[in-house]
Amino acid sequence: MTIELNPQQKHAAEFEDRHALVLAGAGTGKTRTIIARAAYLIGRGVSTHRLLLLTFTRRAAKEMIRRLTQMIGEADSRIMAGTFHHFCLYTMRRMPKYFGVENATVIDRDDQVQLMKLIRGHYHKSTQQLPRAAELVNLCSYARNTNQATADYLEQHTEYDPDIMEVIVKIAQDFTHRKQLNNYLDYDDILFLFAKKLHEDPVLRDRIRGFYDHILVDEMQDTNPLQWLILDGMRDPAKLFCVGDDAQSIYAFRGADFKNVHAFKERVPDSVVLRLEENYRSTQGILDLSNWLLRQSSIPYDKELQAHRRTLSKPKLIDFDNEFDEARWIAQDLIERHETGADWKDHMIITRTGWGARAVESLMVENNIPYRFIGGVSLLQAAHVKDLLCLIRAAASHLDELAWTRYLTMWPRIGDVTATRMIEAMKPEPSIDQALDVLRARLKDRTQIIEGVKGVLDYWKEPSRIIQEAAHFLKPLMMKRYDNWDLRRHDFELLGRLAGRHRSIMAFIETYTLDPVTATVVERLEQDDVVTLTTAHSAKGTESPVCYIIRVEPGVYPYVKSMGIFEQEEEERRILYVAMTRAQDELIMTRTYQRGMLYSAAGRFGLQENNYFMEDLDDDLVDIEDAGYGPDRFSDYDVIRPWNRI
DNA sequence: GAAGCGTTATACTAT
DNA sequence: ATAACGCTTC
Repeated sequence: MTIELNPQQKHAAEFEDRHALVLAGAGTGKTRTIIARAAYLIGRGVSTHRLLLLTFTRRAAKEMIRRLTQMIGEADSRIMAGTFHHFCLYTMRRMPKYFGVENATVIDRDDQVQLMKLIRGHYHKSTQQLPRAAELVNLCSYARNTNQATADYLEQHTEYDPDIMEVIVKIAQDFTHRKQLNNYLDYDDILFLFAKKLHEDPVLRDRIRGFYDHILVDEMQDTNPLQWLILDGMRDPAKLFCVGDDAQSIYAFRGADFKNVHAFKERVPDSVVLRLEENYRSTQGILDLSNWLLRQSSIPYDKELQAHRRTLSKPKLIDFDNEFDEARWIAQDLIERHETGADWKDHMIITRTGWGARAVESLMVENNIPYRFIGGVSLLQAAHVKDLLCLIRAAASHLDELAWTRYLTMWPRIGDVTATRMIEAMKPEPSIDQALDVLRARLKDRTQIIEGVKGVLDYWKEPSRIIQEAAHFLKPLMMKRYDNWDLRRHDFELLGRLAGRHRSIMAFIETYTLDPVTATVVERLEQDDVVTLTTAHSAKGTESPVCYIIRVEPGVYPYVKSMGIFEQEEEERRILYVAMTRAQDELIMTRTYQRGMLYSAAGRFGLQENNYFMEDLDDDLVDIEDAGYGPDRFSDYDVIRPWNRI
């Protein structure tokens, strides 16, 4: 089976002998071209294990591999495809002599924040007005990903008092140190460590450069300086084939730098820039509006998407009195479409923030519309799942202080202080067994606490059994802790099934730490025909025949917090652009004019800027409807909030 | 001194 | 839902 390509796509897919940057606008067949290139190279005799495919999410990697398999058969299973984080960790694990990270535990954002809290508490006594732990993690993470010293970053890009800056720098050092002591790797460490060794050790660099002939990179505009260092260190003789679109860059907040796109030609000698310009996804009406949005920017994107399709289908913008009317209308519209033969799965609802969709979610539940939420709280972040995983992690290593703190403090009469003391006492011990002996001496008659850990270790080789055992063991504690235990316990069945697919329990935990699965009630039932509810960020790279963008209103586009900061406001514009360009046949935007919390938040920030993106709309571009539904009925609905989604 | 309880405030995007 | 905080109990 071959793939049909237009001349530009074909030229890109079959490009030879040089590095290439492919500038591909939304819907121009970016994924198709990458797959076609992989197939072309394989057809030309390049061995599958000499190809490296770097994507933005694992979901995207899986999708590409699936489509490639359709084309060329099973041979592709040996292609290394995944995120930068995945690839780096995989490679480091396979080269223990150079990296020494075999026993490291990968920690997620929650764990980072948890650890940061411990450190912050230490400084908080003497210094007032320190940023909160989550913000401190953001600062450290951003500096790392942009490869700057924390002090430089703070001075150039923030406005903290000099004495606060000094403390933050110290905290950042402590944070790094504390991670090393615990043998933790966070997302940033994975990239940093790999990039560092790659550039420091010429022998290692030569070995890694010898691994691949072609490196294909998706979503180049969202790569950060650290990721650039990795690509730069791995090229030659390997050829880079990077695909991206500066108009879709929406991850500057975590260090993405579109210099990686703009400066490609200067940075990579003997490279060419190719373009894909014809849009196959959307109707011209949808593209006219998207083009208009970009033209309002003072940044020259130099981009006018042209539809290959003939139909116009003008986008709609519908006004409501409040978010419940908005949600009720969407639910009703979905039901009508479904009744007249449309599939649920052909509908996507795009939200700027996870909790901006709360009313929509309530109405979906109320109307029994099957849906899945992408981009929210993941299964592994739910409190009860964390409890269980921490018991398992505690059994895996007596040095994992976050896991031990959580496990120990679940028990009555053990709080932070007691737990910390016990953990300190275990630290010098060489093995988990000896550490447990130390613990036993301190716990005296409360041997149950140790039995739990032993119980897990007894079944160490059977991932799904461990989950069962741990869940059974923790049941009495959790029943006391959570009043909705009956709802929560079902997650452990799912968890057990997922774990059963992995070689080892720790491999399972690691996989889902790097690639969080969001699971809503429906997804757990593993249905296929469901409406997708997603954040604009998670929608990148996907498409849907019918797209609803909700809360397209002042304070959301641009988001209040970005107001007054040029680069951030422009990123917000691109977020809306990404959302609009997901639509294939119909684009329906909705907004509410209640002076909701977000809008009034703008006032609280003291910002009165008139910078709403959908102001001054041309009648030719959008049909605006007023669907005022009368008095609000807020109290009629149970509001689903982001945190009780699970 | 530490644990535990009730009260209050809280909010973006994510590998 | 959960963190932070102050207050009471062990």
